[in-house]
Amino acid sequence: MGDTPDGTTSVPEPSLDEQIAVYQREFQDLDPQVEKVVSALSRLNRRMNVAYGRQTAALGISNAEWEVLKALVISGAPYRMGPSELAKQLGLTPAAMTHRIDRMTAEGLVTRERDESNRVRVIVELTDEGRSKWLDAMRAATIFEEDLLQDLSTAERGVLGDMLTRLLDRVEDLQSPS
Amino acid sequence: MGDTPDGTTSVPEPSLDEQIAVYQREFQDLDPQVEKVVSALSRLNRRMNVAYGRQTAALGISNAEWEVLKALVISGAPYRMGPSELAKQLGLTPAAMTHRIDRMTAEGLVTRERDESNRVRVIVELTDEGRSKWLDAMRAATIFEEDLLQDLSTAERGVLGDMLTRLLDRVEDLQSPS
DNA sequence: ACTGAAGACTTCATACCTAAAGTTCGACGC
DNA sequence: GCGTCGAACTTTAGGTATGAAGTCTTCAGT
Repeated sequence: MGDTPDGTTSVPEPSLDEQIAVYQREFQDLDPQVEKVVSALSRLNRRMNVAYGRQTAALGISNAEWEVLKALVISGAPYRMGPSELAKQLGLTPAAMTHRIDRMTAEGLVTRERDESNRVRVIVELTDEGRSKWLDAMRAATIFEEDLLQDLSTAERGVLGDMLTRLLDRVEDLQSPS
Repeated sequence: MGDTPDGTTSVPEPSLDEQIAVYQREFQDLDPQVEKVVSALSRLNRRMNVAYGRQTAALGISNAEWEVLKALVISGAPYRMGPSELAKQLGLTPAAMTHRIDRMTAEGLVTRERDESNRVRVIVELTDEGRSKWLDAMRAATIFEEDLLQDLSTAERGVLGDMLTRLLDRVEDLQSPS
């Protein structure tokens, strides 16, 4: 029907609703309402990560490095954490954390030193430059985020935040059924 | 104060609200409502990917392979696509797509052949085994997804889907300002 | 037809992640 | 005190991604 002359069909990318319609044909038991929520979540996150990646690249750091800066700032002054603590929060293996800290130390974003009171431990600390990069990235991010939510009223933002928080609580229950 | 005896402080992971409270101290211009939405989105997606990863691993495929199967099924019968088309939808480089198709071909999930009508093109086609794996993964995924949304009423699910779709439209506008 | 430009995929070099083994230090029992 | 266990981090090996260069096919101009 609406195909292009050659075989490519040019597929710019199927819209969410088109995608769900096909899924329903292929898989009868599908709840389209549920599928819409999870597919939108997944797509949205991919796009947002692309956007963040562009912003951090413009500042000369990677998205991965920004995650580390964020975790350190969130820990509060004096902005110090151990590698394994960082790894846990970022969902990385300790090995990956070691390498990432290597790179960030070389770039002057953090320092690494042994804890003198317990020499098994290592302390990663944010440098002034690291804090400054975090601030720059944060400024860019908040502009983007405000722009992203522009079409939602204050009330809607509140409702959305609540619902997402509830989903988050739920998924944490499912994963650690204490 | 509330610290554990040793130095670890055990940081199970800061709650969303704790995290935002620190952010506000460190960065005055932050809108906590906006931050709550984007942080919840990000965390939620990470958890969901972990859950999907467990399920697909149990079926003997990776999350990455499942993404390819999904794209092929969504394209509709006869479940054929070109590598670059797939790469675009999955957000990969063509090179990564080549390797992924290599692996999946070796595992019997898809076949790869040259398009005889245009010998520059390659056609990736879902095998019966690939379709069967997709179905298995889909069954597991829908159970998880239904479980995840369990606490939301039908009306809430609809509202959530609408809001996420609007955000998705917005982010697509921001990225391709046609 | 022949040549050059553009497109589709692959290959190569490099980067970063995971899993598992290795190293070093601190804690506990004898 | 001394030896063993366990914890925290690092190192190594292997897999999968990216970016750039290479190969092959098609299309358009002459």
